[in-house]
Order: sequence, then structure tokens, then C-alpha cells
Amino acid sequence: MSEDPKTGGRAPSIWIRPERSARGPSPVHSRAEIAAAGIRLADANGLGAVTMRSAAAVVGTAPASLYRYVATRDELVELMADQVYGEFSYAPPTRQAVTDLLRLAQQGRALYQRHPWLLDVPGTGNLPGPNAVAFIEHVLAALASVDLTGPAKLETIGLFSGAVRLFAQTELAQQQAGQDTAQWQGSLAGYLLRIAAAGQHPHLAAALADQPLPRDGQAGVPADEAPQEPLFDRAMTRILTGLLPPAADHGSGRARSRAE
Amino acid sequence: MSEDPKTGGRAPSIWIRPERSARGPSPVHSRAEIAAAGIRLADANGLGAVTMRSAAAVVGTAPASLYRYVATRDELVELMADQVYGEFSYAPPTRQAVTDLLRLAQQGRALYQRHPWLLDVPGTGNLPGPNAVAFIEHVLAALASVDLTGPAKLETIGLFSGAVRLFAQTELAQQQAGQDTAQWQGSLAGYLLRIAAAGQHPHLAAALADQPLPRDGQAGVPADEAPQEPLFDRAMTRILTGLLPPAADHGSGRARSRAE
DNA sequence: GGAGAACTGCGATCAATGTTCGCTATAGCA
DNA sequence: TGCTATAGCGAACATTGATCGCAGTTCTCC
Repeated sequence: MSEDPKTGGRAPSIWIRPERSARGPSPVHSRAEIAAAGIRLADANGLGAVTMRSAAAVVGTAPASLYRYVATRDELVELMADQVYGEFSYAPPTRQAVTDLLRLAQQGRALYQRHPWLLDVPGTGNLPGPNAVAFIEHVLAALASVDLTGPAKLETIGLFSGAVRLFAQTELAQQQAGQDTAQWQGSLAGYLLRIAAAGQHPHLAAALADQPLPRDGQAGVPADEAPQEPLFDRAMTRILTGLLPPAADHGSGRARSRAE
Repeated sequence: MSEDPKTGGRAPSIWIRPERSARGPSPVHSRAEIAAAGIRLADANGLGAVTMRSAAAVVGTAPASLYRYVATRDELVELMADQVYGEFSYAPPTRQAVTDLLRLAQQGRALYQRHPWLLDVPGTGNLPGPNAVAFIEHVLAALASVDLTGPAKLETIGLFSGAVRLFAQTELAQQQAGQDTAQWQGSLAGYLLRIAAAGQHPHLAAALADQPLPRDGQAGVPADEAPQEPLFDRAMTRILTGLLPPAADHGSGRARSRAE
């Protein structure tokens, strides 16, 4: 989303640039190593903790040296994102698009759980790295039997990824709010309740009065994961069946876009 | 780390803090004015163009003075976001949840079109401002006849908003890529085609070979809005019908989805 | 009406961060 | 054996968010 009005002679994406050239001394480090360092920092303290200086410190080099591997900090983040995309493991596709996509969605969800900072990485505007391309390839494989044009499939992939991201975001937000700091929970609840009490928002008041806290008990054991899983699956399945054309698979020739 | 467990002792959100106190000279400016300045900057050059200095310059004051109105830059962005949420206009709800929500989604889409930087504003983690609360209230009104618990409705609102955001994001990305800079389009296309040509990604190759440009055939006239609209409506309707329980309206039993 | 408190505007300034420049050492190529 | 392109990096610069303290202003309370 970074705006660059001029962009005269733009440096090519990091995925086009070769990692190193033949001449000169061998680099001590690598893109993968630097990306791993950034990932460690981001996993621990969020994307904001990834600075050129901190990343350089983890790698064990000087800040300026990172620019031999990466043209800009955003490229570092690109590297990090694509590296974690490599954590997908792809099973051979069945013939059921929804089944395969749901499997991928579950992995995506786990990925966001493991690397929450991924939500802060803008997904658009950059070229997809090799692991992202591999992901696209496998989603296309899952969509093989679906009656959509090529471009429509690519757009569907965007929506699919966005949906996974959206669910992960919602899930992370609420589990972070509910578990990490009760004060934030209380802050939001109190805030909304006060607004509701003012009388100007009857529907809000009703919604809040309905069932304030179906969640926490008195025990410290957080049973957060288990009941969430089928909800994710069910919701994602609904989204997917809505996103894809009805799976009438009796190959009747020409593929058509669902629009027009 | 524990500070003051009582009284919500955290630095209170800007929505809790009063805009001004009784004592002291009358402020020359206001939150709304500063937010408007930020919005103008962001509309013109993206969210990155909104710095304390630039915003202060637009308002006509010194950078340090802004901190009399806003505790941090993020609060400025909060103000901006809530101010544009005020651009919604709410029609009296029909009894059709999907219809009403679709209307709201269309407005949201237009909002993102008018203020693309809104996509860069993190939606979670902050208290909703007054206009966001008004939006929630109206979505709840649209959901009045829907068979969901209060908390479930609130969660549905999150998903609904996220879906609108997701569609807007996809739409903006592709219209920006397709129209603004042909070089980026060519860059992505060439990049993917080169990967496809390598032979390791057959499905990608097939998708790219399918139908490169299903767009308009007439040159010159950019008919970009019109053909997009029904697609948005149809897709959003599908998402909504998937998100909501089937609209058995008069309290018949438990609603179920057909997919299992 | 006067004193003090609380607040506003803001110049000056600090710290953090992304990024660049230039120097030296190094490794492949002719 | 030079030539050249590159790696590592110390030093420094520009931008930006944020703070401090001072002077002027307005309200409250006696």
C-alpha cells in the first residue's frame, strides 16, 4: 500500500533479483537466514520489533550489511512472509474442491496462529514469492474440477486467502482480548455497556444484555481451542460453498465465469 | 507491569477522554478539524502521508500542538477512521436482513473506494468510536429478526465488516493494478508467465493460458464501475446468506445449513 | 476582584529508525 | 597479476513520533 508517485527507475522485486552474483566475496549470510531472524523477532514481539538493527543483531552483523541482501525493510518482511508460507504441507488433492480447500484453510489458520504478525503484512501490491506461488499452484489444483475460468480462479484464490485471513484475525483478536488482558475485555464491555445504558442504542443494549459472557468460568483452565475448531470448519465450509459455483461436475464443456 | 487494576487506569481511549476540559483557554482547533486534515492528506497521498508535522501544517499549527488533542498518532488515525464511518447514511430497516446488510455493504464498498487508506487502518484492538458504534447499532437493527444470540450477532458483525473490507481490498487492488500502472500489471503477468513456463506449475500455466483479459472490448471508454456492481452484490449476497442462519422468520426451530 | 489552578500553543529537542556513503577487504575473471 | 564487482560495515543523515518546559489564557473559588 505504500504510495510512490514517481517510481521512475524502480528496482525489481526481490523475487526477480538474483540472490547473489558470481563476482565478489561469498556472502556470509543468506536471505533465508535473515528472514529467519526476522521471523524469530516477529514471533516473539510482533512485526514492530523487526527493525534493521534488531534483525542485524540477531543475525550477528551490522545494520548496513543487511542492505546487501535486502533493498528495504519491506523486502525483509516479504522474505519473512514467504518463508512462513513454506510451512504449508500439501496433501494430494481429492476430487472435492471444498474438502481440499478446507484442509488448506485449516493450515492457514494454524499458520496465522503461529505467526500472528502475518496479519500485519499487507498481502497485496507485491509479487508473490516462490512459496506463495506454490500455494497458489496447490489451490489451483484443488480447483481443478471447478467450473471457473482461469482468471476467475485466481480471483477466487484471493477471496479464499482473504477469508482465511479474516477468520484468523477475528479469532486472534477475540482470544487475545479474552485471555491476555482482562482489563481490555472489561474496558470494551464497560464502554459498550455505558453507551447502551445511555438509551440511544437499543439494539446494542439488547445484544449485550442477551448473554454477556458465555465464555470464562472460574477455573484457570482455558478450554479455548477445542470448541472453536468445528466452528471454523463449518463457517469456512459455508463460505466456500458460497464462493464456488455449485459443484455440478458433469463436465459440460466450456468453463464460464460466475459473473455475467 | 500491573499498574492500577481499578478505574480502568490505562491511558484511556480517546473515546473515553473528554475532548476538552472547562478550565484553560478555548482550544483553537478541534478533534474533528484535525481528523479532517488527516483525512484530506490520506485521501490525497495515502495513510503514510499523514504525519504529525504534515497534519499540523494543514491545520495551521505546530506539530507539538496536536498532542493537545491527540495522545498519539494512532489516535489521530482512529479519529480519521471514525469520522469517515460517519459518512454512512442509514435507511429505515426492512424486515429482510440480507437486503439491509447488502445496502450497508454497498455503502461500505463506496466508503473504501473514497478512502482507500481505510484498508490500512487496523480495525481491531481499539474501542469503536461513536460512528462505529452507530454502525454497529444499525447492523444490529438489520439483524433484529435473525435467530442469533447477542454475542453471536456481534461476532457476525465482525465477519460482515471483514467481508466488506475483503471485497473492497480485492477490488481496489485489481483496479489499481489494471488501470493505474500498466507496468505493474505487466510485471506480475510476466513474472507469473515465466514461472508457468518453467513447467513446475501446470495448474498456474493452465489458469494463465485460459483467458487473459475478459474485460471490455471497446477501447478508450473505461466502463469500470458498472459491470463490477452486480458482481459485488451477488457475491456479497452469497456470503451473507452463508453467514446468517436461514431466514426462517417466525421462530420455527433451529436453523440449519444444508452443507455438512 | 484577585489569586491560583488548569489548560493551550509551541519552540526546542530527544530517541528511534530506515537508509546512504564511502572505505577496505575479498574473490572470480581476463 | 591486475581489474572489477561485490561483501562487510562504521559513520552519518533525514524523517518522524514524542517530550519538556515556558509563556499566555481562562475558569473557579474565595
